[in-house]
Amino acid sequence: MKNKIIQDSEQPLGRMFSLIGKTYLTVLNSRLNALDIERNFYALLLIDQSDGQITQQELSNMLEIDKVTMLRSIDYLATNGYVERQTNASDRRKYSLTLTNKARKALPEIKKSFSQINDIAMQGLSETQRIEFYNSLEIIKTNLNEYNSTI
Amino acid sequence: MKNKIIQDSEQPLGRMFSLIGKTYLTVLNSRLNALDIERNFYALLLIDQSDGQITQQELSNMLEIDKVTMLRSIDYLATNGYVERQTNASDRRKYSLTLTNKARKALPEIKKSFSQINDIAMQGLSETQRIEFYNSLEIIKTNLNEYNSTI
DNA sequence: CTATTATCGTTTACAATGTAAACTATTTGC
DNA sequence: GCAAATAGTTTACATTGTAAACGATAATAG
Repeated sequence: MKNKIIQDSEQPLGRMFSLIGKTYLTVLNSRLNALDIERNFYALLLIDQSDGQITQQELSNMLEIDKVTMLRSIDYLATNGYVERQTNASDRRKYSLTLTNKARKALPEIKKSFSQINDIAMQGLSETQRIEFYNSLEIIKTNLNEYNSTI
Repeated sequence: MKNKIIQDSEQPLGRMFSLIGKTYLTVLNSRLNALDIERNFYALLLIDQSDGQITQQELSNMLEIDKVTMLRSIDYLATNGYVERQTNASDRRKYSLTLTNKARKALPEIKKSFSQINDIAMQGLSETQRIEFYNSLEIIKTNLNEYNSTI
């Protein structure tokens, strides 16, 4: 049904990447629709993996999103009871972000979903092909970021 | 400077794809900043490659975007003098989209930019690796689309 | 120690994009 | 001829990105 225009290697990669990313997030959200949040799942994982002292600024660096968007994400997660802002005693400009019990209970399912969707996406690719793909993707990301920082 | 978190294959692909897609479009736009438009370049190519009878609906199918967004894109291109809507004699609900001379003059540079940015992105990958990457990307896209249509 | 500068988080404002619903004008199918 | 479908439009609302400015606090220079 969908027109298969984007097969020639001269077609824009940018559109391809954006479309796949969007579909991935749609699938993830529907896979996790038992939860009462529908985005910012990965931020929860990063907060969990942190030492319990992670700040909004650090998180936005890791996720490569700006601090206003990060603020809105944390607001969203806090409003829905997944994250709490703890004032940082040593630097009162910062918050330390921590997960609530509700979030910790949801984590295993979130991790499983990431893993499963990665698996679904990679169906039909051998282990070697998957590794090659990740490597190439990383190279492409670095190439574009480097070129972008020169202009 | 940027934290390199997304290297483990269990990290979400979705975020990776979206970020790369965004950077690609930023680079493309800055590469083409001599033009007085800053988006919808690929739509121009598709209109050019069409038989001169392509409609907004067909274009939105090809680009996999909804018709409201397509409408806004064509408005943008028309306002800036790149595209004209010709009423279709055989079906007066439709428009046939055609390029203006201004757009035709800009096309070579646009095509060259796509090609060059693809090349920049793929730097360091062999021809075989590039082909493999495109193949894998196509498979991943299909996998996610198929799974998405079942849910 | 004090004055300047930088940082964290916030607010406000604006633009681009996605989605949904309803609408007009047509065309198609029965 | 009439009901249903289609192309394009309008309106409305939510998300996301960006930029600028601000308050509170911390770091640095002198």
